[in-house]
Amino acid sequence: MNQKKAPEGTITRLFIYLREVAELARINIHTISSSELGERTNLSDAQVRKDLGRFGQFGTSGAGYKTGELKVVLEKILGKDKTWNVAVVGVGHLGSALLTYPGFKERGLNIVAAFDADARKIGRQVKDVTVRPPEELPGEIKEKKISIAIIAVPAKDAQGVADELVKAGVECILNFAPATLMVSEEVKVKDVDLSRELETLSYFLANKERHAVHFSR
Amino acid sequence: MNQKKAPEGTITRLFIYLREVAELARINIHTISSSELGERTNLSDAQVRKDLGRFGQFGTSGAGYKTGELKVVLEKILGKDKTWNVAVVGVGHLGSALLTYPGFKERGLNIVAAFDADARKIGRQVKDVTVRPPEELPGEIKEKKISIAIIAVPAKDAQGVADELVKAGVECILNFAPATLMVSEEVKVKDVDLSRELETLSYFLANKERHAVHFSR
DNA sequence: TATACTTTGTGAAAAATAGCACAAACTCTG
DNA sequence: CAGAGTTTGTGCTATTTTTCACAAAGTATA
Repeated sequence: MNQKKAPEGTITRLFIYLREVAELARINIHTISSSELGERTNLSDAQVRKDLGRFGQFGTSGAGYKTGELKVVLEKILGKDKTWNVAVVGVGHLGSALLTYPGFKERGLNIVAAFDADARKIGRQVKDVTVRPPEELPGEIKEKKISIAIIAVPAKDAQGVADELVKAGVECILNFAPATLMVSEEVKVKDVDLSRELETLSYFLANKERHAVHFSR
Repeated sequence: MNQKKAPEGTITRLFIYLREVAELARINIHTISSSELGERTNLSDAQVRKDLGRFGQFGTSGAGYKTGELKVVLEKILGKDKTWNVAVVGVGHLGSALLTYPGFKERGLNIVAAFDADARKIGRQVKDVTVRPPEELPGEIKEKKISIAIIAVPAKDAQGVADELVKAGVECILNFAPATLMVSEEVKVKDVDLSRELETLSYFLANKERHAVHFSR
């Protein structure tokens, strides 16, 4: 499974291909061409082949890819044989939703701890984790070997939480707080700003004419 | 405010700059240089200047940008003077979290309708909207002039919901379902797959050695 | 007001990403 | 099993995005 630093875009698309071939395999479609896979994922056939080509040769000329095989290969490439322990910090509406999100566990992502500073929430049971106070964060992270954390606290608290998490040994952070986190280089941060996603759409709306009338200066 | 089709990356970063200068203005820091702004947002100074330069000349050589001014300019560029009506389809844990998300309203995004197919949820009041059955979707979309919809239903139902939404006149969709939506070209779809975000991080973890030892083969 | 320093705005270079296009490999049909 | 038709894998080209780097424009100080 050799490769050298695939771009993040490729990785994202591999997950999309995997989703698709898994479904195809499930409904007993045994083979698919790059162009069909591209159609189903709104990507070009060349893109599909380039992305896959980066990791090896999995297809058959004149026939395409075997869905079952490709599924296995993609799972291997994407490290889906492994599982990871995840912590959620901040058990508000969003944090709770994440704790109960069904998609995680079935993909090898086990949420095994939850923290909140609000005394009223501590001790509360959500799914199969108990909400714990911030003081217990370092211990829990180490003890439960948690390498990924989700930050779902207000923006003003996000940097402090991030510092705590990094100090405790977390290696990746999925950050839902609308704030830029400053962390050491080795720690990978991924931002998801729900407001911004919507705002970007609203920008598109506000400028729709411009796109349509494409001679606007 | 002239421009020609700014790349989505630029728009995303403009929102980040706006967040930062708004905060700076609030705490009475009146001026900031591109390099400082870059540091605070983990971007390069050149990037900051290029992004802004696309829309005009807002800075002063030797001094930088006035936070107050830049805030106003960015708000104008990003269309934050306008407001939009939004619908949420699917009132599960995630949908509920979105309905109660505080960030939207203050950014001109008003959630004015919610739909769910589950009879037990219909009529339920969340924040200031009432959950309605799917049959009422087309009417509500038109009546309330809803141009943005959020899909937060299971993957298998997403395409059907998208079809309904588009037929009813929605122009943008924020899709939380792990499915590729096929919609007409004029409709803008943005995907947010929470599992995939986490999975991407897990990929990074699984391949960390490779990154570190950067002569892998 | 002159001099030393900063910082912008932007062409031009570099890097990253995507798309083209076609030989080679394989399938399928009669 | 030959010939027609598909589809892959990939070098090459095009495009997009980022970074460099520097003249021009401003600030600050004495």
